[in-house]
Amino acid sequence: MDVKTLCLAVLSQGEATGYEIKKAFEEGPFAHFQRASFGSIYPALSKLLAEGLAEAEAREQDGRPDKKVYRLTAAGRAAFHRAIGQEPEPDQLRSDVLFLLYFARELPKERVEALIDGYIASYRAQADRIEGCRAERAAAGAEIDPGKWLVSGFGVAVYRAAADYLASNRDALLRGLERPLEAAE
Amino acid sequence: MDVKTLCLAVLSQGEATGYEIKKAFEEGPFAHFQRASFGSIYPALSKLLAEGLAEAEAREQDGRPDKKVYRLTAAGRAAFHRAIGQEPEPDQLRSDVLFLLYFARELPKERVEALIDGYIASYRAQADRIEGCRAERAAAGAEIDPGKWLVSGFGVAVYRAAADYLASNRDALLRGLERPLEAAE
DNA sequence: CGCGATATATATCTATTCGATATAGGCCTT
DNA sequence: AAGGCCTATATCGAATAGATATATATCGCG
Repeated sequence: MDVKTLCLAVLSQGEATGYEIKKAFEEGPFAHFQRASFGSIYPALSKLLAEGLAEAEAREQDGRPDKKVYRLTAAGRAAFHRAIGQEPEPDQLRSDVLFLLYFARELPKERVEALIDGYIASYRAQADRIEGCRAERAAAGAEIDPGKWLVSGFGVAVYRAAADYLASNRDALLRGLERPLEAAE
Repeated sequence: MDVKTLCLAVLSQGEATGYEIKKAFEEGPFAHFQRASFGSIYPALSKLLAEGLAEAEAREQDGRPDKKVYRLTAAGRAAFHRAIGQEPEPDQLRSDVLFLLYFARELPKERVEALIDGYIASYRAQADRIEGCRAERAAAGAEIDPGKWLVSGFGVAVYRAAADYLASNRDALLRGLERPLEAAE
């Protein structure tokens, strides 16, 4: 999914500024499975304007420079529906922490300990964040969209599983590092 | 982690050609948490040569063009140890399938069904693949590196959790899609 | 026995994308 | 009142992905 499609998707949920689109990938509903940076969002929005898939309205603000609010056109909504007809590419995870832990033997034990403990905490925090959004949504009594519900639940389930696995294997890892060159029996 | 560091890491495990480095990210031990393409691996290897961190040896093959086998120098090993001293960046997952499932309501029910079933199957296949490598390693009776063991176990645990979550929420999703515009009560 | 598909192997090119940076006013905390 | 953070837009250079070109070998299938 290229950034143009990602912008179409965010705008399909309602009008937004470039900054707000960025936030949707940082702490919003897309945070745990897609990302995009300013350097790709702004060019993508320009292209959407040029192709007539979106329109922008400069909204005045007191003191601050104008906000530029983007909104999909009818052609934009059609383009979005074409885009979600495409075949998905395989998932990809990139984890520097797992990369470092893979080389745990080459690192000081205290660092390995700090890495794994921080990693567990960050997964727990992510799971809590998403669970908070879900509780809020459920409490509001609003209609629950089954797709969005499944996807946010996936985030919670996977992050919890990751944290639990790490928590229950942490000590074995650290113990394993204590006997540096012993052969397995 | 940039591709140069990734190449240093693979080469720290033994000499390899560019092609073999690519495979380490496709089906090798790094497959489930890092990736790199030819377009970044070959320029990275050239830079490593230029900086004296690696050396290459052209090995003749009958019929085929020469293989170019890369190997770390002492400086390369030192650079690798400096690199794994860096602070890791936060994990990032990119999943087109979750993106599509988020918009399940905008898709035909048969497609949602095919997407989720294929997704479950691919996670199960990944988990089986890694578990196979682990069983092989354990059966060989060789010394078990605790870092590598933890990281591969993480892959199995998380992939299984993902597949299980999807399998147990699949039917609820499809049922939810059947009553298109009913309000929750 | 040949056909196509797959695997080995290196390398480059273009378009995309990231991450850092520039700019600037307002708000909050110390 | 000073410094840091938040909102907000935008651009630039470097890194990267993905497609493509080239060449050969092997393997299964009819």
